[in-house]
Amino acid sequence: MLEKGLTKYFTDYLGKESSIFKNKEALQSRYSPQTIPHREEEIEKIANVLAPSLKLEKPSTLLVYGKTGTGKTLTVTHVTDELKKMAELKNLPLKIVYLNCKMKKVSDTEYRLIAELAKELGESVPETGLPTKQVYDIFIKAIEKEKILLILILDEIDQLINKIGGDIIYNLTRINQSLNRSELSFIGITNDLKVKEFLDSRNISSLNDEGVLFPPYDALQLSEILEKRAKIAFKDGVYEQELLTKCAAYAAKEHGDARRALDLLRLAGELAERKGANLVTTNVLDEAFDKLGIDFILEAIQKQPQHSKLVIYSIISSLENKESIDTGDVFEKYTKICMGLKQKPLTQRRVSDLITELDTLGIIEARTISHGRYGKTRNIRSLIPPSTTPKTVKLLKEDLDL
DNA sequence: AGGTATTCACATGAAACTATTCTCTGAGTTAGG
DNA sequence: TAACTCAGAGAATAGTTTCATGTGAATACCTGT
Repeated sequence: MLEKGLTKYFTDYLGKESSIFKNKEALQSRYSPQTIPHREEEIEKIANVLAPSLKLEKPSTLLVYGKTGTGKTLTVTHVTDELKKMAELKNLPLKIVYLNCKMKKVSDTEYRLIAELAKELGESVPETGLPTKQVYDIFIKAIEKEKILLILILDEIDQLINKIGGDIIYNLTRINQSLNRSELSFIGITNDLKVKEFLDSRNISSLNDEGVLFPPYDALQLSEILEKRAKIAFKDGVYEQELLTKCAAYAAKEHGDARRALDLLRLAGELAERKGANLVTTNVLDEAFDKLGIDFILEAIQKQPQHSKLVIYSIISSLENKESIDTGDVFEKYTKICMGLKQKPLTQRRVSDLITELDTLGIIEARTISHGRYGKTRNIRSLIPPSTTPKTVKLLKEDLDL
């Protein structure tokens, strides 16, 4: 495109008013609505646990768990925001720190987590060079600077435990023992239900104080949520009730994930907008649904390390004229490809594990079957939709220099 | 015919190895008093 | 002089290999009828 044309294009783009959206923000997952439907009970429970903090009594440790997109983070931040407001009003020394453990800079090591926490409290800690113990000291000093009640919200705490181990939780709860005037309490948010069992078995007295479970939304609840958001996000009359119902049904099928439902709706809106339509139809929604699924798989593939990609490529290319293949064939093909690339192939043992991983990710399906006399193996099928396969192949080829 | 043993082609587990990343320590640097 | 930064060494960790053992059922082989 010529420079001039491009300028014109951008100007046009800016000048053009959206035909569909009134306030797209409302469909973003970070958007925080005024009310959270169908979470009244959970809100109450959390509020109950946290309320003592307004009298400057240390609230119990709280674990919030439930699948993705069930509104955990939203609900917790909603309650704590209110708490903050109230504390400010009454001039209470209550401090609430929210930290998402998925962030790379936090989740890697204990050092980084504590350093980040200290930073949140206004201390600066060097990236490296200090013993972990000392970072703890800095953190503790920061809390002790004045008498405060600190509530830590650790989102996606399972990531932290996976990387660092459960001891970190234990250490955090024990910080209180080295505090004189201030107090620390924390809220853990996780979508991995195993975490609860793990913590219960490990730190029996430290974290099982209180737990709040967020059940998945059902289709009816989802459609109500969507309706509220859609009213804010879309212009009047660009969608029909049926669209929301269908969207909710889609998402409900996938374990009631509200985030997915909102994504889906937003994407449908964007697609309609791009087409210049002034109505979001259920056809567009179907299209959005496909695209979302594809994006999900492509993204997962792209995140894989090189040899996993090679294995995926081996599988896809072996499947060109077959419905399914066995581990042995995949390994053979994979070895050939590695040879072609002058790369040292991984052992069969490792490839077998990679296949297991890809299966868990939902990129392929690997079922163990026995051919009797002719051995036991795993039967592998691709879960990448046929329509996307060429795109995936292209992507992998570019990525792997094939 | 019916029962038992064998066999294949991997799966699955555990231990050992390795390359990378973290942590720690002491020494050097800087800024403020 | 306190506070901070940095480099090098040792420790921890993730990713892999090596070695060992396990597995389900079609087939081969045996047994007694």
